[in-house]
Amino acid sequence: MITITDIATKAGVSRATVSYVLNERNTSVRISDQTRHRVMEAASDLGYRRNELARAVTTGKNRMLGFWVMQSNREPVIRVLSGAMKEADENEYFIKMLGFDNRALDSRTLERCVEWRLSGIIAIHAPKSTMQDLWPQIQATAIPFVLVDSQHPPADCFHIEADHSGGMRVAVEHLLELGHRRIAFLGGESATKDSISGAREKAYLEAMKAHGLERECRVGCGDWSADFGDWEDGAVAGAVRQLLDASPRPTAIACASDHMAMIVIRLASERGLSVPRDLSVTGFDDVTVATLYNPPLTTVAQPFEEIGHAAGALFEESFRQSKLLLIHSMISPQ
Amino acid sequence: MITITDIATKAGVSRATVSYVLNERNTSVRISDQTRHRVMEAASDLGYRRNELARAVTTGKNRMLGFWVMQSNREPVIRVLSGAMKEADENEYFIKMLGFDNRALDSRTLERCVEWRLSGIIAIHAPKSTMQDLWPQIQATAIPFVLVDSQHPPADCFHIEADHSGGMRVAVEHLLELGHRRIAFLGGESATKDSISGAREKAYLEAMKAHGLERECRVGCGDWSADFGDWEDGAVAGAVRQLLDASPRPTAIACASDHMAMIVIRLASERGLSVPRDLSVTGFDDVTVATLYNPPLTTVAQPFEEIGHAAGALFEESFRQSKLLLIHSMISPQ
DNA sequence: GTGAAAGCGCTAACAC
DNA sequence: GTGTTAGCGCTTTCAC
Repeated sequence: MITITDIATKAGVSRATVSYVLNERNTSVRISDQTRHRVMEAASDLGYRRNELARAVTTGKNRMLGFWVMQSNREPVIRVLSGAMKEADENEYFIKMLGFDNRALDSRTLERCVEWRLSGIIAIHAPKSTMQDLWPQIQATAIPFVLVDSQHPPADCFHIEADHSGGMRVAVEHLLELGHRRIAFLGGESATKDSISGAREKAYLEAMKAHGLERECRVGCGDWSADFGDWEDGAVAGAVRQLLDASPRPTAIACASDHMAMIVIRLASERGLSVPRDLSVTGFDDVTVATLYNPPLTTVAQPFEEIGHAAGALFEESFRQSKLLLIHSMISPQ
Repeated sequence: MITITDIATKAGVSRATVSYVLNERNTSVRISDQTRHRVMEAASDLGYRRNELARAVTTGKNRMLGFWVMQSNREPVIRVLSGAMKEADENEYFIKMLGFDNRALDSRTLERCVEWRLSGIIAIHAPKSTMQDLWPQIQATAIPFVLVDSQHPPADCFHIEADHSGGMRVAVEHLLELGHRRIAFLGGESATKDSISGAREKAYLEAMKAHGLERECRVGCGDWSADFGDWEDGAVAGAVRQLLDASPRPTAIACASDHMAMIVIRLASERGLSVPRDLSVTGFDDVTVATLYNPPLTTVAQPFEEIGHAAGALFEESFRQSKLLLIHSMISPQ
């Protein structure tokens, strides 16, 4: 590998001069155009490639952000990552993957972040238990840390999430406009109201109440972190069956995720109910297949790319923003 | 930050000794248990964290793999990445994201790989044009390079992909077993037969021929890299309409992807056809929602995680395998 | 404007 | 067994 020493020799200058030219520093120190030109030419002749590792060692700064996926929720994760990448790219940062769910609750990963002198960490979908255990250690590293869409963020932790409440309110209002009154909600764990699903549930209840429909509220409780391999025997399916068997049956169900909405549609179809004729359903997320689904899914779009972008930007702006950043959600009706 | 010098001072030994102890080198050089213990204790007392950057500089080796997404096909990408991560993790490698589709055809990215002294690159879904332009430059870097599921891999480039032919054959045979004879195929670009879609198409034609059904073959040609936002006006939808309008109408359509299969089902439903009663459909990929689709999708599972795992493993095994690695696909009927 | 020299934190011959 | 010393490739202070 070619080093600055090689360039210095070839251009007949010192290594320091080469360093100056290569970094285009605008200090008081100025290099003559002639020298600059000679150096640049030598560098390109030799096919020089700067060693960023050595550079990071001497400067003590590593333009590298860690991306930690604690529970891999496939499409959302890749879309947030994509948004963060875009932002990182613009600022010549890199993103280093810190691991998927198998590495949850792992202080070794945190150690490695320190060892590599990362300049920031973005963690997505951190479960409550992990954060409780890890948060003190995270703070001890002094590495800037941003949580994305976490269920239970520590109070003093930076946190970005979609506007879950606003999104669910829009969904409920959409159903109300269609004339529905018996609107049910299908969410994740009902016990813990400080979760994402809980936030959506709360928004549903409030929206219903705002229209004097609190007596029509029905809440089905599935399983937020469900694997959909054998969903027919799962908690979500059970909750849906309960809602569909109720009498009077709800005429609409607002779901906390697109996947749940799909399960509702599937089970409704099996019962001979036609969506949307006999039952209206709304999802939440706007995954790729929402528009391909049969029938197409009305859903609240989560701005995943924007969330990722915001997460990356937070590092650039030196964390000057407030602790919680809400990104607006939109409904995409079909 | 604590350095080995600090530890050396505190333990009353030289920096070299500290380095030996910390790296557990099993050379002829042995350290007394007493000294080792003193060093370890000093290290943990001081909260020492090794500086991996400095280490990489001196050793000249950076245990870091680049992951380059050239066309982001959401779910497959994250699943391959997940598999690669797992493998990398086991060997204490890290994965660095090199950019999403916006950065395709980018020699700057390649330069940055050299600057960071990456020890390998995994590139997924590289389009033909990019590889044609970039391959000479890639070779010039001398960085080990693995292509995943690329449409047109250069001959001397490492390449991993699912067993597209085997998978499609299984799909066609599945339909034959159900009694179908007029089985059509829906794929991507038909002109270029060296693409992934082309491989599947070829396997379809061969399977049909093997059963003496070459005269029943019908091939619909959509658009492989379609965005599904406005699919109703897209090439895929056009091809599907042609197939459905043909007379006699095919009784089954084997599709080159799950998304295409979903479009078939949607358009068939709109025409009042019932799947699978009036029309059988098979997909390819087995994305999460295949099982949630309405009706559930029979599809050929691509082993994305395994593919990622294999890609990561290739670097460990010093590229001793053959240039092309096929990962077996399975059908998951519904 | 340019270069000498010290330093970043770590590793690895080689001597004691 | 342990320490001395040189070196990795780069940056930066400070004389000239």
